[in-house]
Amino acid sequence: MAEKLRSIRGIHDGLPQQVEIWRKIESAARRVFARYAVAEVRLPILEPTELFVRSIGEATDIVSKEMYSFVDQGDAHICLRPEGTAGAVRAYLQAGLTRAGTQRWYYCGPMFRRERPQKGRLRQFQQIGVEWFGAAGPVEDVEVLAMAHDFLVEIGLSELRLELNSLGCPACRPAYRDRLVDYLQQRADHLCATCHERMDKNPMRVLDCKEEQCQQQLQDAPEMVAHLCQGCAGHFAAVRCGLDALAIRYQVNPRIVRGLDYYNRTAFEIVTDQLGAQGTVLAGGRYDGLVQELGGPATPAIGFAAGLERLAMLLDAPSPTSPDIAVVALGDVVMDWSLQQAAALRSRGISVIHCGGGSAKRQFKIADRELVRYTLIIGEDEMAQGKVTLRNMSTGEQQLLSPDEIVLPA
RNA sequence: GUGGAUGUAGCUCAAUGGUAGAGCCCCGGUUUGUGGUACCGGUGGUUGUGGGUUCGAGUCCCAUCAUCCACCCCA
Repeated sequence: MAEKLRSIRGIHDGLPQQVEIWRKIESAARRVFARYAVAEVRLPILEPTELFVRSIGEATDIVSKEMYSFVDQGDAHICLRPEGTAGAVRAYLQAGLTRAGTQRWYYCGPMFRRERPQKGRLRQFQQIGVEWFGAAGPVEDVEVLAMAHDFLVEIGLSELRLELNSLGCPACRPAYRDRLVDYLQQRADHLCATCHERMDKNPMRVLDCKEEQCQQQLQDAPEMVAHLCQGCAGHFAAVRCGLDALAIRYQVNPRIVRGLDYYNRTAFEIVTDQLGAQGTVLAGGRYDGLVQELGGPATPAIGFAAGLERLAMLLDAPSPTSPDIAVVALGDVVMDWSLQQAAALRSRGISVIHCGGGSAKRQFKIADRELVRYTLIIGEDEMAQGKVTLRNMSTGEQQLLSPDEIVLPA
């Protein structure tokens, strides 16, 4: 290799130890989601660029500077999906499911954003996402939140913080937004440069600013939860009521702002302080307008996405898996027969490695390094009798057996 | 996109501007029928890359790439 070949910046390999953790998280998700009658969908990784421009919003960072988009050989404008919701809505409409009743979906797969990598942030990362279509009431919000909560408990993360907010709706948000902008403009002199940008692009983001000086100015800034219309206020109250009924702990955080344009009413994040600046491990909310925005009938919907890599960082590495048996073949004449013994054991569901022959010492070293529980020693003596020696690697105990007598304790 | 830190063997790290090293790992040996311990030996490097300064650069300077962390933004 003249030049060292590396994976693309911010795009990492999933090596066995890492994948082991991912699989644990995914299987927990599958178990829990099944209990809520949620079905898996597998959606394209490539989508028309237009889909995200129309759904996420052209002005958002994701669309304006973080998408991997390109023109293919047929002059089509396509991109690697930066998130999962838009594609799910597209699929829902394309399949003609708008009159098929509530659809409860989940998916699991890679997303792509061309950001500067840091802790908990990659250019290719995986999300486990959930989308419920045709779910209008606060009860569904509660159930989605309960499911997210159950999922995290299932993987052993019960101490995470659920933060809840309401973003209002087209009836009440514009008026609130004007009120907020007024407030901010009065104090514009004391706000940081990025907050000035946020005032134009997304004023609610100012509430989130990390600058202490800005936060001081925001002490009594108007909050959406205090300016909800009657419908939104009732919805929000019912969501809180349902969470209380299920004894799911949460705190209202009026400063939660969803990044993507399509959210309304319920918005939530599940956060940890163990992950540095990227503490959000799962986030979502209601997006009642999106289906219509993409050309379908008015369809209420709610969903969330969890970052697989971020969740994995909170879990302990699993102990390495090891084979049950290592086959040690002593002498070339026994090689074929030893291969047959290994094959026979595997056909019984036992995991076996073959140490490949050579000196006994070499083969036992291999067996030792693989952390096997037993070695199966096959030499000319054994083969002549049609038997094998089974050695317990932790006790050193050995016994001569015929191959089909081998029974491993569970 | 902006800022900071860091790049030397597979890994963890040494080396005042003067011959690139150690430990661990790996491979082999100490009875080609017995592992974890011990001893012996061995493989392995264009010092991230490209320039510059110098008699001489791992070391100083510039650029570039990558990793990590933070901003921005977000899962």
